[in-house]
Amino acid sequence: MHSFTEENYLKAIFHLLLKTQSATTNEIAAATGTKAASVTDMLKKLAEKKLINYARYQGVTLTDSGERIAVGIVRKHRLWEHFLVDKLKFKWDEVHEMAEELEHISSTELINRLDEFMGHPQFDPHGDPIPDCNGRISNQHLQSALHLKKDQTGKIAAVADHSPAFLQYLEKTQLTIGQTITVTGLTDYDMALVLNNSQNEFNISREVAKNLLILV
Amino acid sequence: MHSFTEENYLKAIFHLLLKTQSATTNEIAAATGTKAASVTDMLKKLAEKKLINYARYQGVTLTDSGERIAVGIVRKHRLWEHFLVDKLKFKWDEVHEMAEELEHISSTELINRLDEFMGHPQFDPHGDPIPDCNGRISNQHLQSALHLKKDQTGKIAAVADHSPAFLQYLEKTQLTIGQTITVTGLTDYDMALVLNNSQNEFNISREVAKNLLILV
DNA sequence: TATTTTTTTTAGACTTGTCTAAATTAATTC
DNA sequence: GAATTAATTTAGACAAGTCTAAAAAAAATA
Repeated sequence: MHSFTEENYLKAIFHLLLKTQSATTNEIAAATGTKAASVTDMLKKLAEKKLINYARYQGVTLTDSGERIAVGIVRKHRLWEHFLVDKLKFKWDEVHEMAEELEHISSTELINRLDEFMGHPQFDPHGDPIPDCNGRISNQHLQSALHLKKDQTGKIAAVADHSPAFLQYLEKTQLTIGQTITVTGLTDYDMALVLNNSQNEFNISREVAKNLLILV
Repeated sequence: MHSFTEENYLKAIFHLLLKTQSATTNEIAAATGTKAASVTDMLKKLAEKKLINYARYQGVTLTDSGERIAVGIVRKHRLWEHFLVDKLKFKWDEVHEMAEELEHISSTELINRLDEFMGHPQFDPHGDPIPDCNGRISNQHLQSALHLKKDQTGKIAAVADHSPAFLQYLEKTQLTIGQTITVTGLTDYDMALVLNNSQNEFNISREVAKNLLILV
């Protein structure tokens, strides 16, 4: 099939296109932890294989088959993360690295059985949607907590920052997926959000709020 | 840690030493699907890292740390095979290739959790013992069905050939792990073994018998 | 628009693991 | 024990993926 490395590039391009509508050489280098020169080489190779559309100096997009592969990797990543948390009882901040390896296990039959074993979960532990076996991804229209209006209530549905530090912070402050919160105001001093989670009231920084994705 | 490739060499050497008491360049080449020249290169590298004892033209043995790594890979392979069969309902002839990939997932915490999730199984689907988290491997003294005496009874405990063809044959003839069999004689024509499995009587070739491992 | 800065690409080199072909060592046979 | 055969190693090359440094193109700025 495709190499581990090719899969990682396709995945990185997929995520970049989703987040910023563009995928440039430098962005891809940053995302894959390589240098721009290496990226250029790989882009030529992926274009050769018709997995990306590439014209030099122009950035890239995925072809249909490139996107199919990328979504397959994302599906595997998220299903394995779900497995690790739901079945093996890892915490949500512990699973990323393992899933980075597991997502390259090639068998699609394996991943489909795993999906079935877990009852076809819709979302991974960070609230990201799990593509189905045909590559379809459900789209919830979430918004950053930063954009909630005063007295607006919503449910924490996903997080935009997957770093262990952020996830541990959320865990500690009970800002976990499924929790319902209400914005009761802003602090004068630093415009931090004042939240109410039905038990008590507390503040979160604008940076934290930005990375909390809310289903209104 | 160690590369995928290094791990495969160590595993191959481990299995060869177990089976034939020796691991020569050509044997390793055959086991890893490479050429002798490539093996020599890798042996130098593994010796450099003190994972094997190597003197040229002399074959190799594993050092303690080499063996520790090899046993770790075997543990992962067998636990994943157990998972695939026990939890994901794959057949015992379908899991080898997937386990060949899964055995290289690096996290030992993951494999220990998987072990616990499955209730610390002792044997994999082919009857091979699963090393514990300290690398200890239980040793049942099995013997090939070929060496059973007339009227001797035993229980099928493992198989020496893991090929899908062999496993499917056993499945079809109900010669699966746990079955109790009795040797009631030999055919005059080709010395095939006449077996009785408490329900009916049938013959198996000496080749098949050789690969059936029995707990007497 | 001309110049500077940034981004991207090219050129050439390195590493890992592989190969073939040739040379060397060990084992076998006469 | 000498000659042949088999096994192993060396030498040199290649592919994948990476790098640094330099060149080229695009974008930003004056």
